[in-house]
Amino acid sequence: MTSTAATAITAETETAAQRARRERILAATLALAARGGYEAVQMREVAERSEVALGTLYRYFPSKVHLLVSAMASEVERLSARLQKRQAPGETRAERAAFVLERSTRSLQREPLLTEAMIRAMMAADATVATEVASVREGMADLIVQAMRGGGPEQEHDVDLAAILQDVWFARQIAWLGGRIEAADVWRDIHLAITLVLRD
Amino acid sequence: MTSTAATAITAETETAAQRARRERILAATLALAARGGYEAVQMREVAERSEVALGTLYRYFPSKVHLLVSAMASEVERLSARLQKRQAPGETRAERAAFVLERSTRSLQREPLLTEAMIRAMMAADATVATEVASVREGMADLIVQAMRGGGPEQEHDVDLAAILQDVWFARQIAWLGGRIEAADVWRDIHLAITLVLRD
DNA sequence: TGGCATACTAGAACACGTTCCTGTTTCTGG
DNA sequence: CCAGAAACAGGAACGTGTTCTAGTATGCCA
Repeated sequence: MTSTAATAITAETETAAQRARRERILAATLALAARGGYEAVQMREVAERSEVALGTLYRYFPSKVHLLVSAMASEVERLSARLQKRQAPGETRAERAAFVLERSTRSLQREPLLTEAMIRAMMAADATVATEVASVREGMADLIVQAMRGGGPEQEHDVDLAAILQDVWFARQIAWLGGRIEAADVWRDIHLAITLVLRD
Repeated sequence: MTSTAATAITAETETAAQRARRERILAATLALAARGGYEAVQMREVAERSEVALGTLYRYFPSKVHLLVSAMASEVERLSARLQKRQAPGETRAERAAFVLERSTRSLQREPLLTEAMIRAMMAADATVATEVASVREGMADLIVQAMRGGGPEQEHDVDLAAILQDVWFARQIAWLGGRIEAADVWRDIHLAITLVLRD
C-alpha cells in the first residue's frame, strides 16, 4: 500500500543523469525514425538503445506518440534557432513566408522517414499530448509570423493567417504521406496556398 | 500448395449476400464508433456484430483504417446527397461556402465520437488507403466547389481554394480532437478562414 | 548514519490489430 | 449434376504498444 505518486519527471527538477537519459532517449528515437520511419520506432528498441528500462522510458514519455511529438518539438526548436538568426529575405509578406516555409519543407524532405514518423505522431496525438503538440505548433507559428512581419509592424490577422498556412503545411505533408501527392508537389501546393492567402 | 489468388472483393462483381455483409460491417462500424470512438471499433467486435468471421472482415476491409475511411466515405456521400438537393444560399462565394461547411461541421459535431473515429482514421491513412481517402476528399471538394460557384461560372482558383478550405477544415477537426481548441471554436476558426481566403 | 520515498532494471503479462491455419459452404464452368 | 475454386467460419497465433510486478539503486532528510 505504498503511496507512489507516479510523479512525472519535469524539466525543472531533473538531475544531470536524468537529463542525460532523456537526451539518449530522444537521440535513439531520432536515429530509429530516420532509418525506418514511424513503425521502426519500437519502444523496446528505443529503450534498449538508450540503455534504459522499458518502464523508465514510459516514465519519461508516457506513450510512443508523446515520444515522437517531443522529438519533433526539439527538432523544430533546432530549425527555428537556425532560421531566426537572420531576417527572412523578400519584399512582401508572401515572399518572406515562402522563404521560411520552403526552408522548413526542404529540411524535412531531407529525412523523409523521420518526417513521416513525426508528422504521423502529430496526427495521432489526442488530448493527452496537447502540451507537446502545442510546443511544436508554437515553434512553427513563431517562425511564420516573424517572417511575415519581416521586422515591420504587426498586422491585423498575422497570427490567424500564419495558423492557416501552418494547417495547409501540415495537411500537405499528410497528403504526401498518404500517397496522394508527390514529394515535389508538397512545396508547390504550399507555395500556391501562400500566394492565395497572403495577398498583400 | 493451393493457388489462392486472394482476390479482393470489388464492388462490381458482388453478390447480394456480399453486399449485405459489407453493409452489416459498415453499420456495425458506425454504431461502435458512434458509441465509443476510434478505440471502441475493435476488429473482433465488428466481426462479431456483423456476424462475419474475422478473416472475412479483413477480406472486405484490409485494415481498421480502410474500414473507418470507407465508413467516412459513405457518410460523406450521404451528407453530400442531402446538401446538393438545393443550391446553397448566399450572395457571395464566401457565404455559400460557409453555408455548406457549417452544415457539415454541425452534422459531424452531432456525433463527436463517430467523428473522432473517422477523422483519426483519415489521418492515420498511408498510401495503401489512397483510394478510399481520395473518395472522401472528392466528396468534400465537390460540396465546397459547388457551393462556391453557386450556379455561376467557375473561377480560376475554385478548386485550389476549395482544397485549402478542406485542409483547414480537417486541421481544425484535428485541433479539436487534440484538445487544442473547443468544439465551439472549430466552426469559428473555419469561418474565419473562409472570410480570409475567399475575399470575392 | 539510518530510514524511506522515489527512480530504475529486468522481464512477465496483457490488449488489440493482424495473420494464418483448418475445415466447411457457396459459387461457377463444363 | 460434378469438380474445382473461391469465399467463409472459427479460432489459434504473432507483433508491438502498454501495463504491471519484484527486486535493486539512488537521493534526501532527521
